[in-house]
Amino acid sequence: MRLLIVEDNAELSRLVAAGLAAAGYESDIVGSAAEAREAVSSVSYAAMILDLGLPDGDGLSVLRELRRQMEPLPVLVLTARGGLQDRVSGLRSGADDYLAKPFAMEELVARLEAILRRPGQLLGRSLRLANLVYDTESRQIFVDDQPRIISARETSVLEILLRRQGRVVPKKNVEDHIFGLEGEVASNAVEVYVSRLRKQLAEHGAKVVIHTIRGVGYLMAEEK
Amino acid sequence: MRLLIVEDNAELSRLVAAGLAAAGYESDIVGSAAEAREAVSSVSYAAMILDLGLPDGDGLSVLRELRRQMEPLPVLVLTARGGLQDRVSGLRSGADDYLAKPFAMEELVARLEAILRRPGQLLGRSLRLANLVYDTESRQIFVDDQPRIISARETSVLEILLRRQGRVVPKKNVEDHIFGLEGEVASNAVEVYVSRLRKQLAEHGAKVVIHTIRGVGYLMAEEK
DNA sequence: GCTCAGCTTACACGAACCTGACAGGGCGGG
DNA sequence: CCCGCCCTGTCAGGTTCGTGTAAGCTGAGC
Repeated sequence: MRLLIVEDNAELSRLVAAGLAAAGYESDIVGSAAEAREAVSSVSYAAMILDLGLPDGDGLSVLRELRRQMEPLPVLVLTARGGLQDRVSGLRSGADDYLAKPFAMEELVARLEAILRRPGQLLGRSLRLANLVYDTESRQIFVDDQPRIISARETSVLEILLRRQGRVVPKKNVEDHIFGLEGEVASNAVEVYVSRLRKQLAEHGAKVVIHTIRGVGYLMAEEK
Repeated sequence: MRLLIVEDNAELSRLVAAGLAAAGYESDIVGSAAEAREAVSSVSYAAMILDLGLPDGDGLSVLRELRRQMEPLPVLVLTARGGLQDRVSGLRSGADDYLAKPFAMEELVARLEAILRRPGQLLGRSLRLANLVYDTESRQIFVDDQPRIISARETSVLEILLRRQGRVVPKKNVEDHIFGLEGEVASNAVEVYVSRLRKQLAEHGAKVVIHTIRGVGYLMAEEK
């Protein structure tokens, strides 16, 4: 299985490649966004490990281009610090997972294998679960291919739950995703939007459920 | 996953505990070297965060004792004085990493997770037994790759039994792992949670069994 | 068959959560 | 420019569910 490492720090990229080799993966290394674009277009990689701090431009733009082209390549993003802003914009742009430096090789391999294992769920420009489809670009939702309209906030909640379908999303993450950095809210807003979203999804006949994990957060899954 | 914070400044320790809670770790707080010794000997912690400036003696001596007993507990040392001398003596005494005040919560968490992941069987990100998988980071369980929801307490029991699968876990250890130092429980709580956990696992189709070893504790193994 | 550890069910309490209602505000249509 | 509609965030009341305790039952071991 061949991977692409996009990282301008030569030492780090060699280290990562060595670690991946030990885990049984071959990998190619490029050091800039331009090379990354070229590599991706000419070789079929199993996944990409993408550093956001590139010399010749934003790694995120590489990612966005991929997604715009409906390229389902799994992408694991590396970033210098796990800031909320980076996380949010990274996930918005279509990253499958995130890893903040410094990290342990074991974790990189673990996360990489996690995204390799789940084929295409979180990827691409449209997310899907049962008969529910969400187009990340137009922020539209469809049930049985019929367009349905829900409000902006509800869409935000749906998006983050859908991106991590089958996994628990802590309530705090939902809150961050909805409100970004615009000052914290002082109420049960998340609960309210989850409630409204559930109602909407039910009315529209979406065959999905949002489970509550008490004291933790929510989990979205296919119904029954 | 349960951590021990050894720190005499109450405000700081609360802050750290809150930050760790946000990152998904439970923690107990003690304020002196004596309490630290006691806590470590009675509870099985995943790691210790140790302040060197303690009222009743040097934190380093606690660390040295641990290491003399070949205790593999990962230790992250905090100190006000970021001098080289401290750093050296700290690492010499067996600290796994070192953080000078003032520090950012993000960095503490990152370093903590780095040392948690280092070696050893206890530290993997996901534990597996038969068709049962437990993700230590999100505290989620999966049966046949399907997410299953169980309560926080049941998860705690599952975690310690899974970490020591195939070995007998004394009931006292389970109790300590669930309740930490938050005042002992005066009932058969452990039995109740084991019972509930067994029921849940059966309902969810997990092919594992929890054997009872009378007068000692429990043992988790693959079914049949 | 007796004893005691462990199992299971029941219950009470409180925290976490849900949801209907409402007021403020933005935006588009008239 | 004004009106009305819907989105938004907050609150309050009601509800659910996890938790810890207790009590009665089961079964292992002597």
